Amino acid sequence: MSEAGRRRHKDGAENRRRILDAARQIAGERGYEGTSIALVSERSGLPASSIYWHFKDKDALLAAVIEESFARWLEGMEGELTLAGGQSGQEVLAALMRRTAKAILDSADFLRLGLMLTLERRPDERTARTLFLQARDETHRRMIETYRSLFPELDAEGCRHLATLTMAMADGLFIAYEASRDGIDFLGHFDALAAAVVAAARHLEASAGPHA
Amino acid sequence: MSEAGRRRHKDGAENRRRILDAARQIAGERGYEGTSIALVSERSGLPASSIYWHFKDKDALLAAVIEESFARWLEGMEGELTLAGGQSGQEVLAALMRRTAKAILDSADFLRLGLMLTLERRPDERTARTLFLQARDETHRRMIETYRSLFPELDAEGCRHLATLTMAMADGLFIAYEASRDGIDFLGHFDALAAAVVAAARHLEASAGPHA
Amino acid sequence: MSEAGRRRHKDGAENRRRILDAARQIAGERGYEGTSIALVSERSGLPASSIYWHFKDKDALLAAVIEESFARWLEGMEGELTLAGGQSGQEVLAALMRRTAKAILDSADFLRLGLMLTLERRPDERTARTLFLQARDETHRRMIETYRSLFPELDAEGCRHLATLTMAMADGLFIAYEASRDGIDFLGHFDALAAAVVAAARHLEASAGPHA
Amino acid sequence: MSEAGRRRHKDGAENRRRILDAARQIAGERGYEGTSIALVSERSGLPASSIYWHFKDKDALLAAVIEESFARWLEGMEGELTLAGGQSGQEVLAALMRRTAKAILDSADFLRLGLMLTLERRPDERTARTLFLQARDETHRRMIETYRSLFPELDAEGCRHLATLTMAMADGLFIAYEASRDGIDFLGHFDALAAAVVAAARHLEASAGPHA
DNA sequence: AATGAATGAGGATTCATTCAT
DNA sequence: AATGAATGAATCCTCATTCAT
Repeated sequence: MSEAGRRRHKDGAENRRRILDAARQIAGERGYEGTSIALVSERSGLPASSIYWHFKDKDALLAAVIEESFARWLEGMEGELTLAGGQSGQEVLAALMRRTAKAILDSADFLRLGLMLTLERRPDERTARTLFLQARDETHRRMIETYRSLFPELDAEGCRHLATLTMAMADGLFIAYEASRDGIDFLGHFDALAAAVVAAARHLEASAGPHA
Repeated sequence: MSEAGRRRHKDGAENRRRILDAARQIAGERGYEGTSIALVSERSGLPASSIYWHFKDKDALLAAVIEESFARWLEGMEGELTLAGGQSGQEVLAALMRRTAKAILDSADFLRLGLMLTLERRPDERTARTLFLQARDETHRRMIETYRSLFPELDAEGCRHLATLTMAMADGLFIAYEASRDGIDFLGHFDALAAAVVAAARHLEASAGPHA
Repeated sequence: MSEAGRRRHKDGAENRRRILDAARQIAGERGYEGTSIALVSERSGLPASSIYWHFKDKDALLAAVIEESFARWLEGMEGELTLAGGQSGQEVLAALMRRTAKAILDSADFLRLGLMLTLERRPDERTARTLFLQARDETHRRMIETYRSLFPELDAEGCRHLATLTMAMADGLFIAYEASRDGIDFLGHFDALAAAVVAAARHLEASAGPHA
Repeated sequence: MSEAGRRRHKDGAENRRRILDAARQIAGERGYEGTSIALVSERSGLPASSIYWHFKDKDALLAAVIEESFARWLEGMEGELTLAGGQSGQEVLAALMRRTAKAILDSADFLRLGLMLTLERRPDERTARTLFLQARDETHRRMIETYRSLFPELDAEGCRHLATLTMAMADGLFIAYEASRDGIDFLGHFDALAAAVVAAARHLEASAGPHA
């Protein structure tokens, strides 16, 4: 491959990156409809027609944003479990929550866009929304697994329940954080969240115990 | 005076209503940007130019939607306290949560729009967003008051904390509900929320106790 | 006539005045097209529909503005001749020019609108334009008369010529004044104009003399 | 490569031209506000959205019209001085005036638009107006230079004065011409203008002489 | 691998005007 | 003598997308 060839090739990937980055930022600020191709073009420094060379259409661009952001999210979360090995369940959970909070702040654009999409209810569903909900499901599933190993006394239904509550709480705290822009102690609230999860887990154990 | 004649003139308020209703529905489905005046015109049965007789511009229209929806929300919530008199704190809370859950489902359009707006981060903030955040604050304040009378042992800070967590949980569960469209037992989860709040309150009391 | 009746009647005329004043100002600032009924409504403090009670349509409103403004202009000019009696021709002319300059500044809105209309070339001529051109013609005719009595040696053609040049110069100086907003000594230039007219008159006399 | 194919792509500049030409004509007939994008689109044969590819907005379009027209005007005027070499001052001036008159008639659209803009007084000044006034200033400056070499006895102030009067007269005669559409001998009046300038110059010399 | 130019559809908003009261 | 409400047509401009190069 010639020097020029490699260059050109590299540019291809790099330009794709620039477009994705711009699109993620903008979509995280203004939602799907608010993300105009013209704005992405401006922010990425590439002409609008170049965006269409890399992505079929706006729908595909934003789907790619979700996919790519979710991959990053997973990377950010994967390290957690390894990092958290060899401690008491409660300690592990606390560490997990702390790192989750950080991952959320790192992926704030992604989450904002995803939640905006989640809240939409249009007849013609967007690919990006579908993908975000799948990503959400995947996260939910993983969280259930984690809880299963963390709270061996809990049954599958209990763990699912706990995971749902955890995600709800995380989403809700994120929204509170966005509502009061820096007026809230996001990380602190996540510590409380960890405590609440442990309490809820015990509650579930206790209530489930007799039935088992 | 002909029937049609009387219509023509007196309908100022009624047409305003129609426009607001259409706008609320649409905005609750598609967000601020997705709410085109043409769509509102179509759904309300009035020409676009008539919308501009009643509202200065799109911003004012959606601000009015938020204001009006919040007034309805408050109406729906006001009955609660009266209804809940003369029971144990836990019972009162459970009743409150159940009715809150119902109020949320009744105001789903409002909440969806409001949360979408909350998640936006555009330089030129929308009036509707500002109003929703104010409404949110007002609700938060009222919730703190309720908690103060419900958990007399808790201090102001604790109540504020509890209120924040409650709102976060409610928002989070609403999102989970929207994500899994009917795949979730929304009301059931709110029962769990009541229990969690009581548990958290006890936890706060316990941890705060020694300091007092 | 009842008190209320008189009041109402007076209001009628007064409101008409307000509308005309607002329209004259706005049209003098923004031209015919730039004068929207909504703006006139706002500036006059009366609803748009009231404007249509007093004037058939926009065309009639602006025609009325021209008519009314020209009447004022004539009033402002009429005094001049009287005032200027019993002096040498040159002195009379100088006085005339000075007062004309003042009249122009007093009717600046009128002149600006009129000249903008004069410069338009649209297929569907505006009534206001026609009226302004008539007013212009009338002024031209009067100026010729004045010159006939001021320069008895000049023939009709010469006076017409002189009047045309005078008007051109006045218009041109007005434009120069508008172009350099207060950066020009409008009144001073009119003194020069008077001198130029006298010079031109002598020139015409001299060149016409032999032929007569 | 098909004929149509080549057209499609290479026509950037040509289409820009068509748009500018259409805009100049229309704006010269109806002024800034009267120049609707739809009209320009129709007259240029290009869709409205294409106009926005070539020009940021209406303001930029009309600014470009002024810029471009002024460039043409300068071209038309540049030849004059060369052409007029080697004659008496009076002859040079007469030739200059005659050619100026022709240039004015050639740039009538430009002048009409420019003068209409000059007469406007809106809070949000149009770019086109600013540019026209700059062009006017530039012309004024050049005229002063010409007069300095033509009337060496006159001082700077006198030349400036003379240039101001000349421009005023030219503008005024143009307006008279527009007012009486072909009812006036425009070129003939410019001969008179030349004579008047010479007379005024002599007058200035004479009055300035004693002071020197 | 990219892009300048173009374009139809639709965006929000303002327009002059009407009409029932 | 006036006006609140309404409205169809037009306003400027942005949209996502295409296509020839």
